[in-house]
Amino acid sequence: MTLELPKSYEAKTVEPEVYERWEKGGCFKAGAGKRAGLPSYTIAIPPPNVTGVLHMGHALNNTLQDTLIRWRRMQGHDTLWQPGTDHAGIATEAVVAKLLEKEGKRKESTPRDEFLARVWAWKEQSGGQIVNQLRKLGSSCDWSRERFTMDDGLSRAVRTMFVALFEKGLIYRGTRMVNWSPVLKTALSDDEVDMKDKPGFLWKLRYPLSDGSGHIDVETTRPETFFGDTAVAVNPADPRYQALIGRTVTLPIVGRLIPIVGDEHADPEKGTGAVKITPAHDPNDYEVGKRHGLPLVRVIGFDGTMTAEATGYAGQDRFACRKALLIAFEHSGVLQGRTEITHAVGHSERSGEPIEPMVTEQWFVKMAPLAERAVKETREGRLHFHPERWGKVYEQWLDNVRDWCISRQIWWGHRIPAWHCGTCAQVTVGLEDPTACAHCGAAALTQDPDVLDTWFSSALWPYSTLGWPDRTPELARYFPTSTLVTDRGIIFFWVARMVMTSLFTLGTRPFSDVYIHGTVNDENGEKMSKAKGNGINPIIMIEGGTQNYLGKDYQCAGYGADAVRYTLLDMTTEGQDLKLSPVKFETGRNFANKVWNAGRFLLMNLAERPLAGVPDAAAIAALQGLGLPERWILDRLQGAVGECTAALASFRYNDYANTAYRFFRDELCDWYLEWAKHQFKAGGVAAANATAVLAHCFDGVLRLLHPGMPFITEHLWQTLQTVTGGAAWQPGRFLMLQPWPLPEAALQVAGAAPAMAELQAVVSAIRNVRNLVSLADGVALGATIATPGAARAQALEGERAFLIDRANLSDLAIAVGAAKPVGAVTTVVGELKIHVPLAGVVDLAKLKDQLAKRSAATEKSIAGKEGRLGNADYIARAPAQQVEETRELLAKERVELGNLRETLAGL
RNA sequence: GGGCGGUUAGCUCAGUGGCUAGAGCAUUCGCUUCACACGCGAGGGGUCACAGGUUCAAAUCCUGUACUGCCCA
Repeated sequence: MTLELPKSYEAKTVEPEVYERWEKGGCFKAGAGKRAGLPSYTIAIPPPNVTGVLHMGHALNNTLQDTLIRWRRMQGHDTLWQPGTDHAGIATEAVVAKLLEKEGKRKESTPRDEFLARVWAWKEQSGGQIVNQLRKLGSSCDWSRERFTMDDGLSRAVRTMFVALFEKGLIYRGTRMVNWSPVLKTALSDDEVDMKDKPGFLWKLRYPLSDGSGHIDVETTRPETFFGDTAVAVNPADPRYQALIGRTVTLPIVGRLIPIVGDEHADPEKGTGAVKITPAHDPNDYEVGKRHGLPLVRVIGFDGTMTAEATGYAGQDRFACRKALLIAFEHSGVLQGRTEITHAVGHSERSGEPIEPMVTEQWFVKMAPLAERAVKETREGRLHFHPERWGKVYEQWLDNVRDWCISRQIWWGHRIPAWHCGTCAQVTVGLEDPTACAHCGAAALTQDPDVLDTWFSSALWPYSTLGWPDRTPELARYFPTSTLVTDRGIIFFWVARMVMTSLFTLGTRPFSDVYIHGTVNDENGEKMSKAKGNGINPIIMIEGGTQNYLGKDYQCAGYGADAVRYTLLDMTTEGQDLKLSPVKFETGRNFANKVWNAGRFLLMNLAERPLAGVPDAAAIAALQGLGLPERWILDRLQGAVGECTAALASFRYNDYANTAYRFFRDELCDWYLEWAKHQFKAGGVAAANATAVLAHCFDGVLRLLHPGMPFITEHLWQTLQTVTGGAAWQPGRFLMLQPWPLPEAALQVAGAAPAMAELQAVVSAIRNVRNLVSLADGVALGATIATPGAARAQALEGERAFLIDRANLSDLAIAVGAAKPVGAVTTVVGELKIHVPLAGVVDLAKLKDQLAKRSAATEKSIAGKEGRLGNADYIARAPAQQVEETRELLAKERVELGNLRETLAGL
């Protein structure tokens, strides 16, 4: 057959076609390609926001998952990569509210049902986008099992969990101080609050004692809350203020009398040592208030504006009020000064504004009993974090966890399955909507208006997606899942909560390993974000387009998914953040192109020297008359197989990528493939053997590369099969379902690597001489190799053809201690001297330079070894093998140094 | 304030006690050689942040310092 393969790999035409064939071929289905006797291997995808778009963090996260799942699938495990999306309550609701605003409508004046219909419509419209983008990345998820957190089944799981926790007393409703977002107008959990260090002022305010006998100065960062002050606190141990405890001050403007209380919360070291107490707007003050029975006076409303309690300032924004109030205080003498400080201020993670601590009635999950079990999973070795240190972070959070506020004052999400009775005010919670109050039987029930935190449904993801609360066959087969791949940002939000709920409902961990990958940053090390304009769109990198990055337009022709994936894998080292820029993807593209061209070379040659199928290990082992290069490359393949497997098993993605790369490029392409060209020309058995070995090695490296670069490897493998397969080839077979290779003992050759290394060094040394004297590669040279003994001479003699071909020699002499021909220059390879006759006088300064440097380095190395061997402690304490190796190396280095010195003297 | 990282070639990073410390990119020189210029061949380039310590042996382990990043409070 004739092959027309373009000179450059065209990912754009190959990738969509290959993906379609996989999907049609059922390759992504749970259990595809499984072979008997191996446990299942499951990954539950971290569900992206259903209305979101793929960013580089997703690309990394899913590349790592796909690499693992493809590898395990090839190994023959019963694999499932469970995909799906998340409803992302607050984020999605905010987007739709904005859409409404553009139409001149307000969410507040839209009926709940109508608003929810809009959200569903928006979800339908944009919901498929991110899932399709995951496909473009090559993700081998079982799309037939795709789930959404608000599906009926998953909603039932949420409700079942809520009821179960409620019935065990682990969910309760209560009035507590929570983090309130005035922009989103909902409560948030502690984890949704970012503490940011902000510059600010400590304002000193003077409150007069009510009896006119003096005053007390308090310091505060939030003067506007003074309307809500219901006490001034001083430390009971502070001698300055002891006499004042129990007396009252008169709040300026308001005129309210408030007590001075003694409380440990007041720190004598800080400021004046006296603090104003606003129990309704500060978590610490709230506790002080509880201890002293102080009233709550709410002066800031849910929208962040001042309430009627703020005499004269009602309706003003809290920060505008602060400004105005400070001016007024200055005029009236209340303000006594200010100190510049930096303080941590809680900000809403979603909307960015400072959080307003607010006392409200909310639903909570009681965390302590759940956390206690979750922490045992790591401490007792059933749950492993990679890198390990994240396990400590997980444990520390669980050890100090506070109750989780799960109610949100929004509409998009799972509505809390609790009904309030209009008659007895009790709460009825149930799996089915109640028709009567469980406490008094009255029918006047109103469902709680709030919805659950999105993370509540995410916490059930690894098993709700498998059918829980039903005991489905999938749950039995694929749960607990195997590996969770995510980033450190959601260890608390998500990972810990999945472990807690899974232990609670199913009595087992939800996964055994958690791989925490780095964060994708821009080239300056800053986290990618829309606001900074430093994001890189993975789809543009894959398909091409214009990428605006750090203020510049970057024209990208499209690197292809394999290139993006390979680059990310290459950069993924344990716990290390990635510094990325668009050009980095050239690494992957160049490599893919190299793979393509090696395949092209092989396929072109197969047209002339057909094979009946790609030979397997047994067929290769049966070949007669293999030379050193053949035995060497086959041995190296076994090494690469072992190392790639070990690397993937321990999540060393860059080691996996690099091992495959080095084998393919530095060994297969640079040395064996080039030698194969010579063998092809030689014809006969040599050519037949070279064809078989090359085809076998290429097939092997395609398998090794497949989990990382699935598209190009699948395409080339299929082409290779089609070309060689003849009648035996059955279309419909896929590389992605082929067995992952195992190291073959029959193809391992103990001495091949060092023998080959010497040949390579000789070839490189001759090429170096050629370069030093500025001769073109095409100019053939003569060479004489002087060896230290007959055995070496004989061994090299056996590889004469290889040396002549690879070093481009016109003639080659090999002899023990061969003399330097007249007009030759000499270079040194370990114990060998290589004389290269050169016509005419050439400038040998560079060679002299190189040899001198090597001579110095070798001297240094020898001195080090002599020092070691001269040390009795070294001989006594170092392992015998270590000492022996040092002796052997020293002997070799001494010969080398002698050679170098002799050569230098002759120059 | 507490915790956890990082500091190795111009840049981005490997390298968790033992060959003369490696790779990619960049750079220098040569090459349009019949797979590939998204390439090939050959080079140059390092006080492994700093100071102590442990050890026969330290980039690697320990202590401290400096700078830097992230998380928690």
